[in-house]
Amino acid sequence: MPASDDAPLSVWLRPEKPPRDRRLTRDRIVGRTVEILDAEGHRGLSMRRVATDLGVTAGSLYWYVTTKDELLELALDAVLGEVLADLRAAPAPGWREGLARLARSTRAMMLRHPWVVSDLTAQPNLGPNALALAEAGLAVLSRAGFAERDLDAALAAVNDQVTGAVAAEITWRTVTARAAARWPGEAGDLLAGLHRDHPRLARRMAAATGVDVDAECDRRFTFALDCLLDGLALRLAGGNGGDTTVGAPRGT
Amino acid sequence: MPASDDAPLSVWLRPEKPPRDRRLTRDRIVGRTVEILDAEGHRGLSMRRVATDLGVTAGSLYWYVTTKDELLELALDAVLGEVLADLRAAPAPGWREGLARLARSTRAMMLRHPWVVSDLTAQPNLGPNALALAEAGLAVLSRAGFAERDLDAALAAVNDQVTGAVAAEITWRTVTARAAARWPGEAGDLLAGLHRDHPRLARRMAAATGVDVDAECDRRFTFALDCLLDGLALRLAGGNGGDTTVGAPRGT
DNA sequence: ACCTGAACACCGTTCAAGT
DNA sequence: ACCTGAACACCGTTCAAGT
Repeated sequence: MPASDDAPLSVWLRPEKPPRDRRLTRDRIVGRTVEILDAEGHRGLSMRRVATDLGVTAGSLYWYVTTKDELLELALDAVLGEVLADLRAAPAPGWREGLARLARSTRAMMLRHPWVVSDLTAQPNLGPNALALAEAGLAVLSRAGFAERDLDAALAAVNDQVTGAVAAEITWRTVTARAAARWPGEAGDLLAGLHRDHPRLARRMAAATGVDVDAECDRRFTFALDCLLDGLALRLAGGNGGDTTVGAPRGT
Repeated sequence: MPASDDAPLSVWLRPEKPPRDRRLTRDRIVGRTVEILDAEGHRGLSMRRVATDLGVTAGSLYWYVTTKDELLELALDAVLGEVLADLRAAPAPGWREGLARLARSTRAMMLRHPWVVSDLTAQPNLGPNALALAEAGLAVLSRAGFAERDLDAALAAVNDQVTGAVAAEITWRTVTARAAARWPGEAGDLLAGLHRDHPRLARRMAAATGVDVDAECDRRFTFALDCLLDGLALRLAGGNGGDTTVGAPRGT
């Protein structure tokens, strides 16, 4: 007969103490955060969600992180590490190809983690990987012989072009994907008015809908990148730092 | 003596029926939304806040708008109208100056309404002002003689450069503003490690902290824009659409 | 040191019911 | 047609209390 009503019936009915390896870590929290963001975007991410995924209460996350924004900062720097790894895996033959690889690698990372775009435009971005990435970019430009005062402006130009382009690419991709699912009812009126009021835009949109989305995105991305790199090449060859007039180019 | 206990005591104690002009409109809702976003950012915006500001319940907004995202779409297009007004106020003398004005006007608008950056990277952006703006940009490039298939890519390049640059500018401005308030404790360690691990980045950051923030932001913005426009000029003059090699420039 | 459980002050959205 | 009031299912964050 039982000793008392609330004495334990058996060890097996009483859950084992949580083992050491089930404990939390910043890495484990950030890792799970990235996975949730990849799978469900910012809408799917909540402190409670991360916590329950890790078998823990929401409040316990605040032992490792003081705010949700901090968690996003950590997640951002984590995926920037992927770009850094790409860069270190392949040595850059010249400044132009070096910047192009940085741009392409960043774009690929952003398409793998579409949520970083909104993070990049709202976070301080001072993590170790972000700093290392900036240093690597500056090194490429510095070795190429760019003027000291143009180093950061040139790197920023490339980075800003990439983030802006990929941001537009992502929204374009999601819009076309959703529009294709429930065509043509909702967008029909818009297209009709478009031909009447904005003929050039209508023509361009018609030309873009037929072709392969991936190919079109690639084309626009490399077009903008090439334009920008050409402009930077002019500044390197002419040596007219700060002047807006175009000097004589000397190739790459 | 009173007729009954729940009969009205006096007209003056009974609130007048709400007048017609206190009723809601999409314009009034969007207008108040923009004001709140300007003053307090995305964090300060909630359906309840907009509603109470307009003297109304939160639920009533859903008669005019089916979701909060829709409200943000409307707010985005509203401020894009400011750029359109700028463009129409001053005629563009040439394609290069036309694009430059578009870029500068867009940047000024974004600095007035910093919240649009996160909107632009997360919203479909198919409003009437957005469409009119795109058509105007395409018209400028088309008249300049750009190849038909390059029209949208070239316009997108400029727009993406602007949004990327202003996004970086805004976060840079807010970080430096907050950092200056509680200097040097928190950022001291970061700067110390910076000199050791990332010398070039440390040198560039040191060069940027002394100078006027506005002037530095202007410099970087025009640097990137000039580079991009130079690259576009090459494509216009050489007629080598799609080729990445640099042709001979012929000025603006 | 690390985590729980419960609470606080919010959210967006829905929907019967009123006028 | 337009708005209220109340509810539903969530949020981020805090903090005593446990171990």
